[in-house]
Amino acid sequence: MSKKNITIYDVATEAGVSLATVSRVINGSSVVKQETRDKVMDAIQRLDFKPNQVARGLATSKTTTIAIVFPQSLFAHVKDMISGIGDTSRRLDYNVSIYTTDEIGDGNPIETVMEKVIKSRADGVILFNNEQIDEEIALVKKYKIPTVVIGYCVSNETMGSILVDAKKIAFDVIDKYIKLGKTDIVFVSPRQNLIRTEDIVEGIERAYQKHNLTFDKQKQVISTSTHYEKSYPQFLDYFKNHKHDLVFTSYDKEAVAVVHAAIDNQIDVPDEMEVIGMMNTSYALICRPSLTSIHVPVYDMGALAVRLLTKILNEEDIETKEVVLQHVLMPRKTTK
Amino acid sequence: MSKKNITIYDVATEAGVSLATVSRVINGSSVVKQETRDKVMDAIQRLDFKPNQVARGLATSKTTTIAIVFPQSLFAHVKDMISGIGDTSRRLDYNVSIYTTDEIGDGNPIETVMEKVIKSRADGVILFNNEQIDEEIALVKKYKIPTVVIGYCVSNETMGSILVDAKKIAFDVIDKYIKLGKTDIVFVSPRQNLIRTEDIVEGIERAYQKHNLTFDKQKQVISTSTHYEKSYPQFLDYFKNHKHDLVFTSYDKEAVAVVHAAIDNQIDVPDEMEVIGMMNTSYALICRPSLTSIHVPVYDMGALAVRLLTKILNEEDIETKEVVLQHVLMPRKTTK
DNA sequence: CTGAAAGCGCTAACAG
DNA sequence: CTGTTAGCGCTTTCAG
Repeated sequence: MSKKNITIYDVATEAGVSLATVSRVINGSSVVKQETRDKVMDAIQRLDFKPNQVARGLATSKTTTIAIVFPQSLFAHVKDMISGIGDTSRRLDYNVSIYTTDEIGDGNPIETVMEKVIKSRADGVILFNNEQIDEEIALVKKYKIPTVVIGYCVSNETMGSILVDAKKIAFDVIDKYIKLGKTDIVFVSPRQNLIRTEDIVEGIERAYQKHNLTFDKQKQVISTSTHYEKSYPQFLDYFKNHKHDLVFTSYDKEAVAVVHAAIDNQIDVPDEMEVIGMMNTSYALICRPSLTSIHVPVYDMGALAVRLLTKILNEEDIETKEVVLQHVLMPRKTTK
Repeated sequence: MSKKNITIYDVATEAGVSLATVSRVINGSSVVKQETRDKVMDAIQRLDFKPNQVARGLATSKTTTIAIVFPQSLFAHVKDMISGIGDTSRRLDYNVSIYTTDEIGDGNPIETVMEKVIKSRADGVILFNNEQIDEEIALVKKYKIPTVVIGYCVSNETMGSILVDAKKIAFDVIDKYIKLGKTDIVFVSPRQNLIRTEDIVEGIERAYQKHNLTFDKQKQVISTSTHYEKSYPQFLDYFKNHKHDLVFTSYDKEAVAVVHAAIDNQIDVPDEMEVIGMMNTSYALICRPSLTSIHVPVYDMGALAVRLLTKILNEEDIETKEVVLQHVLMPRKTTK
C-alpha cells in the first residue's frame, strides 16, 4: 500500500499530455502523432504502468472475459478442451473464468452459479452438454448473454454450438456390425457425458431400423459410473452371465472397465466380444489389449468454441452457428 | 441493448430510497432498518437486479477473483485440484480465472501471462510448481500480489505454500527397500511435475546415505515424457537389457508405462521387479497388475490453497504459511 | 491531432 | 438509520 497504484493520470502528467491521449495510445488509436505516442510509451515504460482492466471494463461495459461453466462430474471431458480454450482466448486476448456446478449441494447450484456469472459481467459463456443443460440454456437466454454450447445443438441470434455428429458416429459403427451379422450389441454410458446419450441411442436405433431389427433400450443400454472403482465391479458381475458381439461406450474409461471385466470372466476380447470406446484418451492406449476408440477433436472443439463466441460478440459474419467437427475411428486391439 | 441494464440507482428510485441505502442492503450492512431493507429487497426482486461486480471492483479495488496460472503440461495435476479450488472459492465467494502458459510460443509467455494477471487486478494468485516456478514467483513478488504456490516452498508476508513432504515420501519408500537389501532402484520422472523432482531425489539420496550407499543420479534417474505414446516405447526398449529391484515414478501414468513395458519384456512384476507410482489416480486402478501408488490429497491441496490465500488477503491470523499435507502409500499388486 | 468533461455503476466517508 | 457527495481508473464524445 505504500506506493499507490499508478494510473493513466500519472502517465499523462509524466508524459506531459492529457489522459485522453494516453488512453488513445494504449488502445492503439490511429490518430496520435508518432512523436507524442513515443513520449507516452516512454512514460508507460518508466512507470511500469499496467492499465486497470476493471476500470476499462466499467467504462466500456466489456470485461473481455468468457466464463466456462460445467458440473465437476464433467471434468474429464472439459479438461481436454481447456487447452484449446486457453490457447485461443489468450491469442484473442480474452480471460477465462471457470464456474463449476454441483458437488457442493447448497441450494440451487445452477441458478446460484449463473447468478455469479451475471454479476461478473462476463462477455460470453461456454456451456457443455450435461444433464441440466436445458436449465442452463434457459438461464443464459433469460439474461441474453451470448453463449456457445459444446455437445448440444442450439443456435439463435446470440447462441451457437460446437458439435460432433453423435448420431452418425453411432449409426456408422452399429450399421457396420449389423451388416456382419453381429446384432447382439450393448451401449454403456455414464450419466454425465459430453456427447448426448440420447443422440447416440438414436443413431443406434436407426441402424437397427435400417436392418429391420429393433434396439431394446431397456436391455441394451447399460448405465454406469464414471468411477472405475464402481464400474469395474459392476461389469465384473455383469459378465458372469452376459456376453455380446460388441459393447460400445461413450467414454474410454468405462470401456476399459468393460474390457478388463470381460477378460476376468474368461471372455476373449476381441475374439468373443469386441469393445469400442470414445474420445481416444490415454486410457485407450493404456488398456490391455489397447482399446479401439472414436477420436473426437477436443482441442479443436475448445478452440472453435471461443472463436465462435468471439465472432458472436463482435457481431462478425458467421457462416454457421452450428459447427460440427469430424470424428475418426482409431482401430486397435479390442476389435477385429 | 433494448432494455438498458438496471442499476443500483434504478432500484433506489423504485424503492424510494437513496442509492447508498441500496448499497448497504446488498452488502449486508447491519445498520439498515428492517422495514426499509424489505422495501429494497422487494425492489431488487421486482427489477431482477444483479449488482455489477465490475463497478464494485473499481470502487473497492477488490475483484474477488483469484487467478490460477500453470503450464498446459501440468494440466493432469492441476485438474485434480480444481475441484477443491472450485468448491472452496465458490463457498468463499471468489471467482477463479485460469491463465495457462507455454504451448503457444509467442514471445515470453510467463511475462505475458503475468501481465494479464496484473491487468485483471486479481486479488491473488495460485501457482503450481513447474520448471519456471522461480521466474513466476519473481514476477508475483515484483508486483506484490498475494499468492500461494502448490508444491514449492516459499513464504513471506504475502506468500504461502501448500505442500506434501516430497523428501520424506521418497526417503521412506527407498529406506524401506534398502533395508530389505533391495538397492537397485531407479527413479523416473517426466520433466513437468507438481512434486519437485529435486526434493524426491534428495530424499532418495538421504536414504542411500543412511545406509552408506550412494545414489547415482546419472544412472538412477530416468527422465521421460508425460505422453504414454512416448514413454511406453522408451521403456519397452529400456527393459530389453535392464531390470531393477524397484522403479519409483513421480506420476502414475509413467509407472503404467514402466509396468507394461517390463511385462512385455518378460519381467515379472512384482516378483522380479516392483513398481510404485505417485498421486493415486485412476491410472493406478486401471493398470494391470494394479499399481501401488502414493496417495496425495489433491482435492484438499486445492481447497487449502484458496483457503490460505483468502486468509492472506483478509489479513487473518495464520498459524503457518507453509502447510504440508499427509500422503499415504496405497499398496496394490505391483509391490510384494 | 489533442484536451476537457461527462459518465460507467458502485462504495464509503461524512453529515444529518 | 439514511442521504449527499466524492471518488475508483478508464473511455468517449465534443470542441478546438
